[in-house]
This record gives sequence, structure tokens and C-alpha cells, in this order.
Amino acid sequence: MSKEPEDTIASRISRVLADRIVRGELAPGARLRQDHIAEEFQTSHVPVREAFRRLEAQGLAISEPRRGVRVASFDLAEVREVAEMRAVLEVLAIRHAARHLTPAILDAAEEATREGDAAADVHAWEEANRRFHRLILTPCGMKRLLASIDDLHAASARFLFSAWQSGWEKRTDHDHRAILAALRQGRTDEAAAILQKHVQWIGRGPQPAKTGIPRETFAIVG
Amino acid sequence: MSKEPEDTIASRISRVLADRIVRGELAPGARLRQDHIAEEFQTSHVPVREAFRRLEAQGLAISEPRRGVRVASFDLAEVREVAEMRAVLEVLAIRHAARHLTPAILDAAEEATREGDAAADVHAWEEANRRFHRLILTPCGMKRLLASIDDLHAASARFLFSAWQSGWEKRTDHDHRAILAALRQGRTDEAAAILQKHVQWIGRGPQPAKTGIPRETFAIVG
DNA sequence: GGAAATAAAATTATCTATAATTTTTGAAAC
DNA sequence: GTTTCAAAAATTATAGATAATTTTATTTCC
Repeated sequence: MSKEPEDTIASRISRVLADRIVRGELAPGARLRQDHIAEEFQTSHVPVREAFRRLEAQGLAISEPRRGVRVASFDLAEVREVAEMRAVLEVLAIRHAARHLTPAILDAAEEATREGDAAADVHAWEEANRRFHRLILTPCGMKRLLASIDDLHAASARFLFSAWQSGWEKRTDHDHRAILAALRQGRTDEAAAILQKHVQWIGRGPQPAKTGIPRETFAIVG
Repeated sequence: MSKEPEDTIASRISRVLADRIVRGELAPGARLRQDHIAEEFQTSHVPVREAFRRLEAQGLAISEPRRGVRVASFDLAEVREVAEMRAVLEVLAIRHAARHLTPAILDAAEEATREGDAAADVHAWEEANRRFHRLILTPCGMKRLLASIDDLHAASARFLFSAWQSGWEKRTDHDHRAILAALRQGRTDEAAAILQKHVQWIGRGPQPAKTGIPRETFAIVG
């Protein structure tokens, strides 16, 4: 019971590195040197290389043979691409999840929304937001679809964190509440439509200036 | 020019293994033993392990810590899941690709369709079919989206090959022609609608009996 | 002073070796 | 004949070592 399975070192390394990349602690283009990372994790570089393959598949790192691995960079076009992929895939997921949603799940999702609204910083908001999406989508039971969505969420979060390096301001998530209301009434199509717009909007509106504090929030979150 | 970059051994191994899994030469559930594969490719098992991580990410293999890697198995539910994911993602791609399509590309796609119709076996058909889809979708220029679609195509092909182990019969692909006609006339919505149905249908109809020769073709191809 | 060439250092990709774990084999008990 | 257990074999995961390549630093030449 208390014995953790403690999966492979490679998976632990890939999780930690993915988190750092998403949070922006590792900047786009930064080189990932296998020996240094191996030293940090007190291992040889073999599991580090395996972790790299995982990051590559997730689109978080780019590897060039013999030239090493670096943190993937991303531009606005890719942010939009990710948003559109998320939109269509999350709609697909919600359509299948709808019939399996229980009041308990919807209550938990509402709680996640409240936590998001009350979040003091962007990381807390992101966690709550992701929880909301996961709660209402997981019941679709489509593992491959959910895994893809998870990877896209990570990519979205990268953008979110890079845009909101400081100065998070609280906001009320009307989309989430509208989605929940529609789901509670069994209006799946309506919920799907709101969800689609909600996600698709990411990266569409005016971007915050790099120097100043971001003003327009609706274009970044989702 | 003649000098090939000859990328890493790991990527070569993952390509070959992926191909074998898709073609059904490696059965679902079959164990992939790193030492044996290493011996076959005249390498150590280190690059083999890296290849495993790639296959895992593509959904072609499943790895359990300390228990090894085996070929992923798939059931009808997963075939449908893949089909639905392909449907929404290919529609997204075609919507973005449409404006960049040239008559030359459409001609090449028509040629691919003809080759598919004339294909003598299921492998030739699959290759032509994939070429068709790639031709009309690639111009969207969304790398991440195209990579996802490619992985889903591989999963679809697995199902196709497992269903049509023998007894391929020629057929005329009306969907492909209708899609091309719509694209030629600039009717993107119509093309997208046909494409969606075309792909979504996979795994829906009656399945061929394992013992006999498959009769219903419309439900398997796409 | 700056470009080109060269030497030194760092880094990647791979191999061989080893410890830990799982699977298989085979005998003993029922 | 089947189940249980233990020893043997096979296999995984990781470490440590090495050759090849790339990057960085240094020197030379213009």
C-alpha cells in the first residue's frame, strides 16, 4: 500500500523536464545536455536519452542527430494550431463523455471552476483549469484521445505561462459555467459549441506586450 | 547529394518495428525483447530502448516497467476512436489546406486515387490511399497536426491489414473522387463533409468473419 | 581589428558490463 | 494430474567506458 511502484527513472526525468519546459524555466531553444541532466538526477545518461524521446514525441523538445536536444520553440502560428486541435478533439471527447457525466462529476468541475476564479497566480489557475477540462472529458473513456488532449494542454500551458510571467488578475470563467449549465440540462450540442469557441479562442486576440502587463485576458486562457 | 544523413540507429529501428507492427508481422501482445532486436540490428540494446519509447508514444507498443515492451493490442472500440480522431483532425487540416491546393496537387491526388483503385493487394491500396490523404492535407502547413494524423493513419492501417489478410478485391473510391471534385470547385465545406464521413466510417459496418473472405468493404477502408 | 584555420574541450551516440527483476523450468508435495 | 515452491535462465534497467562528432577557444594570417 505504502510501497510506491516508482516507475522508471526515464519517465520521472521526462515528467520533471516537461514541467520545467511548460513553466518556462527552460527557455525555448535552450540546449538539454544529457550528461548535465544525468548528473542532476544522479543517473547515467541512458535514461536521460529515453526521456528525451518522450519529450520529442510530446512536441516539447526537438532533437537533431549528433547535434543534441533543445527545448522546442513556438510561435503564434503553433499556438493557434494547438488551440484548433484542442478545440476539435475536446468537442469529440465531450460528445462521448456527456452520457457518462454524473452530478458528482459536474459538481467537482464546478468546484474546479471556482478554484480557478479564486486562483492567486497563473499556475494555480492553470491547474484548476486543466482539472475542469479533465473532469468533464475523462468519462469519454477514450484513452488515446485523452492522451492527445493532455499533450495539447501542456503546449497551451506553455504559451499561457510565457504570456503571463507576472501580474495575474482574477477573473470569472463564464464559459466554464455555461458549459456546466448546458451539460446539467443534457444540452450536449450547446456545451460542445461553447467548449469549441472557448478553446479555439486561444492565441486569437491581441497579444500582451512583452514589456508591459497583459491586458486582454480572453485571448490567452482556455 | 548522394550522401544520406543516415539518422540515428534508434530512429531506424523504430521505423522498421513500426512498419512490422502495422503490417501485422508482429502480432498484438507479442513481446519485444530488446536484446533480440539489438542482435538483429547489430547494435546494443541502448538504441533499441530509445526506439521503444517512440513506439510507445505512437501508441504502437506498450511498456510496463521491468516487465518489458509488447505490441499494443487494439479492439473495435479503439479502431473507432482512431477513426473519429482522424475524422475531426483531417477535416481541420483540409479546411486550412484548401486555399493552398494547386491543380498540380489535385492531379497528383487523382493519380493516387487511380492507383488505389488499381491496387492488386491491400498494401498497395493502403500506400496509395495514404498518399491521397497526405497530398491534400500537407498544404495546411501545420506540422503538429500532420504528425498526429500520420500516427492515426498508422493505427488505421493496422486494422485494415489485420482485417484483409488475404483476398483483396479492387474497388472504385467514389469518396476520393467526390472530395477532389468539391475541392476543384472551391467547395471546401462539401469536401470536408465528405472527408469526415469517409474517414469516420472505418470500423462501423459489419466486420469480416475471421475465417471467411471479407465481404463488406466500405466499413474498413478510408 | 576581423576572418580563417587549427587545436582543445565538450558533447553525442553507442557499446560492454553489471545489478535487479521477472519469467521459465523442473522437481517435490498433494 | 495438478498445484506449489525453488532454482536456473532470461530479461530489463542502469552504470561506466569509448569512439566519433560538434562546439568552443585560440592562434595565425590578412
